[in-house]
Amino acid sequence: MSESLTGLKRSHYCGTVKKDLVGQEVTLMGWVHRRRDHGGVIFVDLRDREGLVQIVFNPEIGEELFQKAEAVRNEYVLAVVGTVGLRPEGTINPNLTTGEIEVAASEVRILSIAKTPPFYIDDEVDVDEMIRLKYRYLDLRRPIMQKGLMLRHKAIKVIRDYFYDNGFLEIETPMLTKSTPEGARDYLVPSRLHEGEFFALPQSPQLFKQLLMVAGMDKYFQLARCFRDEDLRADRQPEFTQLDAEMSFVEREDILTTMEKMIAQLFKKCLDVDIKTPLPRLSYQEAMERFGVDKPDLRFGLELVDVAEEVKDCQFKVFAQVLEKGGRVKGINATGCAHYSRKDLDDLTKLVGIYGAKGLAYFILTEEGLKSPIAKFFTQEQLERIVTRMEGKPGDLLLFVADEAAVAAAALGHLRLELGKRLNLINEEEFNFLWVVDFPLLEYDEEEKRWVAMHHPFTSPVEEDMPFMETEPGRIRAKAYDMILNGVEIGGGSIRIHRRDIQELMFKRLGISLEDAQEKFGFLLDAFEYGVPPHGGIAFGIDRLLMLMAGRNSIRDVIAFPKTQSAMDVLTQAPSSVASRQLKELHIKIKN
RNA sequence: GGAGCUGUGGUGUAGUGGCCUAACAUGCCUGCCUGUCACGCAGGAGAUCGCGAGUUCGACUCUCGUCAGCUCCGCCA
Repeated sequence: MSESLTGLKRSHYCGTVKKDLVGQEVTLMGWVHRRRDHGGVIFVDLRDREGLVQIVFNPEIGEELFQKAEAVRNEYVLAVVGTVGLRPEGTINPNLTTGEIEVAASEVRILSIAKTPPFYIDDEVDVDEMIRLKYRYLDLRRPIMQKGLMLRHKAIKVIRDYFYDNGFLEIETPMLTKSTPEGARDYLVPSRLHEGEFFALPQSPQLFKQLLMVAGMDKYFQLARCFRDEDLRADRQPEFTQLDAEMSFVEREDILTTMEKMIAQLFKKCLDVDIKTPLPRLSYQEAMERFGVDKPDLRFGLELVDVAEEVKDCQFKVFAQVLEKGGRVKGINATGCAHYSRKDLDDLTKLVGIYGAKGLAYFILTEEGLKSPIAKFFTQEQLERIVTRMEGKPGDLLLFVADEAAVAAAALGHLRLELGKRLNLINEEEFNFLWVVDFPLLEYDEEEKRWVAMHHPFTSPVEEDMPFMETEPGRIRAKAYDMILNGVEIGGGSIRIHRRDIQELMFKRLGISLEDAQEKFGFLLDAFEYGVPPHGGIAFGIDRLLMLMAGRNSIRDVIAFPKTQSAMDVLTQAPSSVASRQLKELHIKIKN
């Protein structure tokens, strides 16, 4: 049934056959996108990665060829030889880039027949994602998926070119490496030659790139596959690709400048979008105050407002008690939402509940005045001051959360995002970048009852904050920075500690003894005794960046073969059990 | 570890206790058709309603459990 390719060579991609080829003979290879059989004349849309072109089979071409065209079905793979011709008057298809021409077939070979696909190969089709993943090779035939992977290819090329042009060396680091404490759960690989011992797949090339700086490589970058055995999200896969970079003899601004230029070039060359540099910089503290999150989406307003001053003397116990305990009372003006129903308000209350808020207070502002179940706890003057502070006007809905600072911020921060969506305030075409800087060096882990590094233990503190190391560790700022795009963290990094005394202080503060540090990170500390350049770097999440560039909602749409939310590959059925012989070689026994 | 949403011919959906012998669209098969491009027309095949248990005279429909997918919380230095 299938015919040989022998003697045929593709002359053009289907999608590139244009008017300038009229009169020429072309040889095309591709998949049958659709067949339209008019009895006397048959049209076949032939598809390859560059697009569609219409093939015409006229009866005059001979019985054998015509019968072949009749037998063709969707997704058959064909080789077609034919002559490019202008379409007859009135049959031009403006929806097709190749719509002005068609190819009159003179020879066709059915290179491969195909079963009817489980879903139609088309951008419009909205198919269950598991079916898409099971038949990923069919899903990837859809033009939108092909565009995504082609964009990814181009982006990676532009990134490489940028780093090559700016004196960076591309260096590979090991995939089989040492499990280190702190951070995400490791994927472990058992060692056959060393019974009971394990490699870990890298969570990032962090320590290796610092060693490369000690080695004098000066500037390094790598497109590195990274692995973290944590639960998945729309923007998190257990294996993902980082653009990892590190530079020696630099300060924070050198890195930010180098990286934002790279991003600007990336967007210009891939999307023809101009990104204005330098990007705005926002301190962590200001981001949390104004937006409630450390990765604010600045495409719209609806900023958080602190109303502690206005409510501190009120009779509403919830607010008063929270303030007494050092918590925060903050609000957000849901502009024009005074008409929200009981159900709308319930939904929003449920939303803030996810982030730990115990309730959501509201003031409805109408022409007739202020309506609120808690209005009776405030004097008229207090109410007016709150409304003024919130810039409320008739038609608005004022929403308040009172809680400890972190809860109030998270609840209102996510409420803000929900309102931004509901009120249609987000311009989907916009690419809004910023740097968030001056992250705290440490945060207190309630479970472990100790201070932990917010970024990682090798992040340099801001020198002037060093005196707080013993007294107020939470106040120390780190020389760390994140790049944010449309409310998504696309990259983060820091200036590293390169002084042994500060590194020792850091370990001490984290409750890691020098012996422990030596055992876990000894190779790095040893290296640091042989002359370390001041250095720093950054890593970008390539999948997230591509997701945003392609305008998709999940990184799965820009990864060729992603995992499901339960970290399985439904196409290959991985993970799977292995032969007992394999386990034996690895000295591993399965319980049960 | 937890919460929510979803699961019905190949695909996407409708179906809120008997009207279901399960509907619609599309796809598929057969036939007709010489200018379509989501071609058209006529006919046909195709579903134990995710799985298991329960309630009921009767379950696609209600209850419980379970599995899978998605979204989120925790987690992700």
